[in-house]
Amino acid sequence: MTVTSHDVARLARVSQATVSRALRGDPRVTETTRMRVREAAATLGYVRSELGRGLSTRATHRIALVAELENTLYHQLMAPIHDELLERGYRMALLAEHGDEAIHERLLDRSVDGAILMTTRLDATLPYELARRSLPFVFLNRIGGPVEAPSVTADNVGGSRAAGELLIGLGHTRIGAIVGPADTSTSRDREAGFRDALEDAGLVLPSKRVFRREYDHETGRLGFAALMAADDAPSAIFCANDFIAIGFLNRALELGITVPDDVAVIGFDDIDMAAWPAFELTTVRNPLLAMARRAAGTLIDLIESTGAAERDVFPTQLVLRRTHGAPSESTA
Amino acid sequence: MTVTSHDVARLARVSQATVSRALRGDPRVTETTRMRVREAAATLGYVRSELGRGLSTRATHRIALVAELENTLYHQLMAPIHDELLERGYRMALLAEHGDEAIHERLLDRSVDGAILMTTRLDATLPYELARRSLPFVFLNRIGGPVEAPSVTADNVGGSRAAGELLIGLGHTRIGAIVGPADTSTSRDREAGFRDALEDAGLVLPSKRVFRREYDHETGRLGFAALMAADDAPSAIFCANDFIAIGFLNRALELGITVPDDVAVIGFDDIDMAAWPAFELTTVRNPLLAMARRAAGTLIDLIESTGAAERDVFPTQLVLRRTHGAPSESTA
DNA sequence: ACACTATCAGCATACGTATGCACACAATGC
DNA sequence: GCATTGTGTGCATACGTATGCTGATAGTGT
Repeated sequence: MTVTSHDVARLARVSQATVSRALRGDPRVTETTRMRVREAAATLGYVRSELGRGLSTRATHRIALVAELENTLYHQLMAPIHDELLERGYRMALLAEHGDEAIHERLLDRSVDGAILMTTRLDATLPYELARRSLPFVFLNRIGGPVEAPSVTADNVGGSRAAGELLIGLGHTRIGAIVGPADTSTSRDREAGFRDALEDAGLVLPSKRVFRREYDHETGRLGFAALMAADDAPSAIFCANDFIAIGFLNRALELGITVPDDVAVIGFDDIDMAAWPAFELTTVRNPLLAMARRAAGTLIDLIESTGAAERDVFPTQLVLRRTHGAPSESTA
Repeated sequence: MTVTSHDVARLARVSQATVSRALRGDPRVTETTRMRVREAAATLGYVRSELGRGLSTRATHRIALVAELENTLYHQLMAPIHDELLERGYRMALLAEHGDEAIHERLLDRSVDGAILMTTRLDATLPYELARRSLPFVFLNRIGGPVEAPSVTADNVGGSRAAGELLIGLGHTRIGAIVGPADTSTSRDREAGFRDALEDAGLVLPSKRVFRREYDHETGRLGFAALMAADDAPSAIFCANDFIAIGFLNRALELGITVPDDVAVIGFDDIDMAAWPAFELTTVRNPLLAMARRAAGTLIDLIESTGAAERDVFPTQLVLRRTHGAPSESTA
């Protein structure tokens, strides 16, 4: 049914070994026989089996992308990763994580040469498991615990510190924050950087002005409800990512609260939507696309053992748009 | 280095064949030996090789998802497809299409059991190639040419007809449209349905009131520029998907044009964003998530040869929000 | 006690490709 | 003309799992 290299060999009147070598461009086969083999392969429509090849070479040229697909931030990283992998001769398998569900087996069954972990939690056991079984992997955007592995992240501490300094410089004193899950490195670092900035200015971030949930739109809406009802509601809110910020903006819009006059908002990531006229969100640019390509490249270097485990930190940059702004007189 | 079934066999003092049977739950192996094998496997941390298994059984239990990743609409379909596949014991490979780039080989190298085609163009040759080589596949959302293959789509003609009827019922007579690429079945069908509605009302859709480009945000912005500058600019615009509509809304917002008073807008798909307070987009619901799961299920039925090639059409539904509305007196 | 059946495990091999090794042949040097 | 070197191809086998067939053992009935 399916055409194998044996079929090609028979038609070209050579051995299967020669077919393999000819099609792979081995210099030890003559140009004339190579042509004959190529022709036979074309005639039969031969496509080399990745299964046979993988079994023989012990390499699949496929890497796994592991993410919680519920978090749509990571969707946009698939294209750059896919392209980088393709350029280097690799393909992509997609593995969705759902909380604690075990995906160990699907990574360790030799169906992939390595993995990019995008949504790892700090207490995750998966990275240790992979390290123990020596499956190459890199962390992208988030880091999971103190495992020896390359990582590609943004300067989350510096970025959120800059966000905090911006709000303080504008004169805000009652400042709140809506953050993501505590067991993620991004939340930990972004919160730390933001607190640093406040502390330097002699301010504190009381727990009543912190709302913590997921990195999503809904969290922004819920955070609004939780933080803005108080009499001494914040005059400025730092959102740990842009989805949260946009959820907050949407809720404000719905209630007729004006941004930035009634409350200033600053996000993190600078996703495409942040620049839309409907939002004009002031935010911290997280160079995710470049990071994604880098992570893919680093992983392949690691697989082909030309790379070492290092922490790759990309600089962030404050992007000033509309939603920051000095607090109005009435709320200052 | 890696643990194989032979290693397990040696430790459990049985043959490799028995290990295979024991772990697969073959009733021909005794409960006691099965236990012994299980224990040995656990001790060694054995994980069955998908490569060996695939080569032997001629099935990979992996399906390919083929899409133009530039189109972010399809990103949200990955999670439901992934989950449906997982429930039925399949995994997912992601293959990005870039225009005409040939992905034939990566589908035909026996690394996948089937494919879901999401962004096929009407003139694409890939479906014919797959059919010729008898690789099972299904179309999702879009259809590509008259190939014998199952498809899962929305009732695009009916949905856009309803959109047209809504605008006409509101009294609009100068109506425009911003549509996607002509070589997609969705554009063809949505345009046809919309034209049907106008024709029934004795109206026409002149080419000067149609702007055609991609299914994205930028197209909405460009469409605004192209259609709204005229003296007799449309009082209502049908956008062939929500990204286009939201791009249009953003541009209107930027220019201070009021929706729906100055111009009514209606989209297609009902993506999450459409419901956001910033947009409140009136649109046609395209039950994409349910369709995605269905497509995955249909494909697996086909692979396991319990299914037939049929066209599965999901009903659409008009979702009335804010952006439709009667034309104001001044523009009517 | 014998023949017969049922049950369980092992042997051998297939799946498709890659590759170390051996071998055949031609070309070269003396 | 013989030994030597180099070049191109084939043979055999490995990779890890699944499975048809054979064989061994225990259990049953007469």
